[in-house]
Amino acid sequence: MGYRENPRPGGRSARVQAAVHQSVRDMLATMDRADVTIPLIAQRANVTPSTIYRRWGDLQQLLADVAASHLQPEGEPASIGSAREDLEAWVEQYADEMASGVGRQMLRDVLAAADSANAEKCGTYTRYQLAVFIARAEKCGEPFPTLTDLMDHVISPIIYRILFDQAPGSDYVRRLVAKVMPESAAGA
Amino acid sequence: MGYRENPRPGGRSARVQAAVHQSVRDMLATMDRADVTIPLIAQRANVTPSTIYRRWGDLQQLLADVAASHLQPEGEPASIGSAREDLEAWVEQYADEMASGVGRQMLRDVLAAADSANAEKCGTYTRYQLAVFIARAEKCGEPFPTLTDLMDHVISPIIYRILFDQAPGSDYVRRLVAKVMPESAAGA
DNA sequence: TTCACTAACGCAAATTATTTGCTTTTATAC
DNA sequence: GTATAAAAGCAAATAATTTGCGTTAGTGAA
Repeated sequence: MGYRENPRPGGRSARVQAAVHQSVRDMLATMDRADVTIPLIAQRANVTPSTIYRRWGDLQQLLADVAASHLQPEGEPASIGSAREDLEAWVEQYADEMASGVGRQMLRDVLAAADSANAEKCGTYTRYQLAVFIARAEKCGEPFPTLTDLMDHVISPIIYRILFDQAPGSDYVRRLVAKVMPESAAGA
Repeated sequence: MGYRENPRPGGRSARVQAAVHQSVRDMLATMDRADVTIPLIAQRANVTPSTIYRRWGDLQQLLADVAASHLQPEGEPASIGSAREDLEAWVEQYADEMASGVGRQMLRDVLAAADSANAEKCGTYTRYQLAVFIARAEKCGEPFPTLTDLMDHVISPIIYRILFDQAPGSDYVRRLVAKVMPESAAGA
């Protein structure tokens, strides 16, 4: 009677999920968000509205689900130079992505949903990515901030500004990273 | 044709706004949020639904409006001891309030709305409060963090955790404050 | 005061979204 | 194959939203 969290791949359920997600992404990309409704999503996905209602509950949950799956990182972050340089590049891209119209809206969607599971997922994704840099630095004996410091003093200010204030610029982001690096008094 | 942002006090429009806000607060306090609908709010406020639709647009906007007006600070923060002690007490209360079920929900409401005006209002409220502590410290010649540092390294981590993770405890909050205070290496 | 003006409200019909009971389909395990 | 159960489809019933139009109540000028 209940719906599975992760449908078996290849099954009908998975196909419906994919079609609905795709439909939502298409619509968000091409039309005003206020005009995105469940009946329309259903029509474009060749599915009945009741299927969507039963599976996701309401539009907010569906949007949160789509947003969270879009915010999920594809793979390991790129490794070009030192751990610090890699981190800097990654954070800058992260900030840009989240501050963009689409990213901002995805953050909203994820936070707006009644169920906070999707929001927590996003936090987990971010920590997971950052942990990669920490592991790399450790392997090279490079001094590096802790995960907590990165989350509290780099990620949090960026997200706060995006949500409650103005989008942060790249100078600002670099300063945040510089400040949190150990053994180097905010050089630059 | 358009609705005023701030209706003239005493007028009919102001009475309707007050009744609707009150109705929303009552309902949020006594029933499940999923059951709070515009027709119900309207009935309790002795107003027609169409009035609410025309004025606020949809439920999210209305909830955001109510939440923002509830998050608006009443007056100046309390002054008991040194600026640092006052700040510590204020931040701790701030964190508790925001992390509570009600506070968390208000944050969500404010962020979920299509219009970001209410979210920005909240950020402004917070900065305004913090500026009071800074002014006090300056007057006493007490060393004190800048507004930017407080927003980035105290407020942001607290809000981020509430939204994407677990509610922060009071130990954690005190550590954030200690860390941001100048001329004192995270004493505690 | 009175009067003209208009923003905001009320009412009700029309539209659209949501819920729900029941049936049918389709993976999966036996 | 066949049985089973999760998930989808369909359609009727309910509930929310939009909208056109008439009414009310503050406002400002005579």
